[in-house]
Amino acid sequence: MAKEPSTPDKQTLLLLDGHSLAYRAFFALPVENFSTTDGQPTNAVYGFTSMLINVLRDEQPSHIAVAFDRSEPTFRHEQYVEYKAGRQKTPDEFRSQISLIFEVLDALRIPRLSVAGFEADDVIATLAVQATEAGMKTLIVTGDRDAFQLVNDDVTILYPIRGVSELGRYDPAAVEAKYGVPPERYRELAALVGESSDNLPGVPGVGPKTAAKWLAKYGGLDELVAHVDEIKGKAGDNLREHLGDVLRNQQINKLDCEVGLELTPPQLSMGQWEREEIHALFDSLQFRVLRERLYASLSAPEPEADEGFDIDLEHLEPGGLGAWLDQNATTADRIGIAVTGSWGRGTGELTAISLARRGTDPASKKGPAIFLDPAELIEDDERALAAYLADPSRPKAMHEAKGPMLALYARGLTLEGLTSDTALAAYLALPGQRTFDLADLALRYLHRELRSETEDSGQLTLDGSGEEEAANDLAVRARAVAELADVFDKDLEKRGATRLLHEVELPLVRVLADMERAGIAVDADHLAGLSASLGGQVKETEQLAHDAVGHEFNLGSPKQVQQVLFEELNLPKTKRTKTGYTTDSDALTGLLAKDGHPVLEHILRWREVAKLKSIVDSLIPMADDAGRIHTTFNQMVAATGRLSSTDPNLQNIPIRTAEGRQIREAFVVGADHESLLTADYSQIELRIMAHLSEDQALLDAFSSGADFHTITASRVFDLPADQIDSELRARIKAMNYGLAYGLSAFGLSQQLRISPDEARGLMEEYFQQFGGVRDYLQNVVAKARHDGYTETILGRRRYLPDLNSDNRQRREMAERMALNAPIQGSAADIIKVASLNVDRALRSHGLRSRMLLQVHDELVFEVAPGEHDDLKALVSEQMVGAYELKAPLEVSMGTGRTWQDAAH
DNA sequence: GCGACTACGTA
DNA sequence: CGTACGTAGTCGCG
Repeated sequence: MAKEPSTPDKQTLLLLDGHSLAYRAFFALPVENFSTTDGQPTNAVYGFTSMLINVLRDEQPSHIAVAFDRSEPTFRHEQYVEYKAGRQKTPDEFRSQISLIFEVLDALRIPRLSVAGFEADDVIATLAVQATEAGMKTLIVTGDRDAFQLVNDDVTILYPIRGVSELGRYDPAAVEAKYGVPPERYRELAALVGESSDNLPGVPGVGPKTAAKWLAKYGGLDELVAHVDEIKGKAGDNLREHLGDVLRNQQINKLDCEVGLELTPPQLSMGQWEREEIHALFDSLQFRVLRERLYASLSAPEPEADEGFDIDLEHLEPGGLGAWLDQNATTADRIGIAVTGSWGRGTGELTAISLARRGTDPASKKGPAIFLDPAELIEDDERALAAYLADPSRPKAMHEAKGPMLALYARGLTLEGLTSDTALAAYLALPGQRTFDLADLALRYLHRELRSETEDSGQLTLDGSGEEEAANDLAVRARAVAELADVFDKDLEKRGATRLLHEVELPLVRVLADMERAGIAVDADHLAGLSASLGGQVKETEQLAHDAVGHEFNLGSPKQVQQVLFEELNLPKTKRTKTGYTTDSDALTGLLAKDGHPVLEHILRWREVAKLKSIVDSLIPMADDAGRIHTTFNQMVAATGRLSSTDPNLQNIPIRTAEGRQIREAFVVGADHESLLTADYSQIELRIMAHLSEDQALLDAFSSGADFHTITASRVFDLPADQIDSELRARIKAMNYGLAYGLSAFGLSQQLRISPDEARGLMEEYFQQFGGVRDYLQNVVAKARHDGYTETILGRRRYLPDLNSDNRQRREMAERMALNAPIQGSAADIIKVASLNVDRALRSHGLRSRMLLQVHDELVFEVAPGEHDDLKALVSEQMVGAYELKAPLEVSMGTGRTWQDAAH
């Protein structure tokens, strides 16, 4: 049993559960995107192969096997006839792919195993035990949680977290962290909780939390059973009642480690595969990207040695920070800063900070770096750090700086001199992406892994504490940020986005942080009152709806509503959705006009009050001790350049209905201030459309000063303005706005409930008057198709490759995005500039009023005592002057105690 | 516990 | 078959 002397590391056996992984892949990947041209579905085989390639690349196993279930009944069925009963038959599209997976494995010379009467899990369990005995490490990749019972110091599970790309690593500590029990007790926990997919019911109402609590308290299932009479409450009753099920589950979910196998772990070595064979197979499966990945990961397995970051992580003596900063963080050297900690809701906490940069010696890639624990700084160092961070003349780069900025504020530190935020830079380069992971960007733009060069050179880092490693990791991130910032400076220069980054997005970070930090005050009593009254109405309306149909049903379930309306009451069918017929308010309102069944009114009413109540109830626990709610503004999610607001979203607080506006009354002026002030742009998007299209008639309509929609309507209908009734005005208003969204005649007809022909006529009339608009809209799409992107007034791009798609639906979608992006995006540019200018003016005038919210075309302020008139003038001036449009910007403002009172 | 789906709030 | 978001609830999941 001697180990190979030449390999210091233990050999690793990789075991995969073929069926469970293939099944995962089958449901994770849409089959319509993964089929060969002759109709053979390949989503399962693709996903499985993709996972296999990834894990081969990442784990470099010495031995490997894939286990499969068999169709014959297993010993578990003998113990429990209902085992896995009630399962849906596996879809044909899935079964046809299993043999393809066999082909892939055979071509890769990977052994596959299955044994009649046993599940893949049992085969894996047996091999894992044998591998341990043979002195090997085992890695199990499976989507079946039963395998967690096998985890120990030598056996690790890789469990798909989501989709087919991410695997979670479960060693004993990870299992315990996730489930609250050590792996050897996992079976007991699973027995209590049950497994519905195996038709093994557990104790009703008992989830992993409760089960783990019990097991911890009594030390195991046997002891729990012995003390079963002591468990109180409903859960205890349920446990006693279902004890039999639990004990049966525990029997069934035990994996058999003594399955008779023809091969032993040492015989499962990886064979040499033939390129030609793989080519032929992948040709037939029509895999392209996967083939490249396979060759990339398996032909050149070891990453090149110079692919990390070469950092010189200096250990500073107390009091040494000032000197290090003077030497390394000069006005000429941009430093990358990375921090750890937590942040959100307008505040945060800092646990570590690292500074790093490139070295000055051009011959060496090594660069200086330091790691600081802010809690352990002596006063001198703290002062040196504060002075450095607050110094605008010493350039800095961070990745997603806003959160850390809040955490720094919380320690009394201010951050100035940020000349790059690499996440923001990436957002401007790739605005369609939703996340900007530093490791991904390092790989993509620097072609390097987020790790240090020196890390694996010695045993130094393996001292167990992990501190050294954490310091190193953070320093690597800081260094990567510094280098990425340089790369993005050049990249954005090429894209014409340099000024957008440096003059808009970057300075906006601090402004947003200040708004988040300030928060907005709410009237808790008012919210509580609303919740109560809405709650009463929800109940009443629910009762009315139930009475109207003669039985109870869940109004919150579209499925049950469909059942009631279309099957029981036989109301006319509405527009189809993926899963049935829509019950949205448009459709129900239409039905109400046709049929008038009373339940329709109750459903609509219930939806309305239930929605409002859920908004109110979500706000109540958001208030901090000072009674203020702090949202988080996201600067990098909206593809058009808008901000978004989360946790809570304060950009979608109701306003349309009177009841909705009551919620706005809950947002109030806070202590030490005299009122709220709101300022919003009038028709900013239409003004931008007029500006960009240079349509003289549209520009004239704005400069006339009269009501814009009435004026345009009077032109379209060739009537004097005083003969434009609300109906005509509404039609043109819908058109005015719809155009900026890529509205079609059909869509317009739907919205106005007129015939498509009428709608087409209306559009014709409109373009007769405003031909410049049509020319502009056509031109925007044509240019975007040619360039590959659209652009806003400040040069913010949106890339739209689908404009050249063969798929009509995708192409037309991209066309509408192309129409809208310059308009919505330019409006976003303008209010960002306005926010910055207002902020700057507030500071330079020494006002204590502050900006609290941005809602796309509106800014909300809290007015400090005595500053109302000054503030109003200042805000108006800065907002109107933010950008010079050919249809000049107009702003309307209002003041009041509440957000609602400040409406105008 | 999580993702898909539906519905709905805002600009 | 009108853009951009975020949230909440239900349902089904091997």
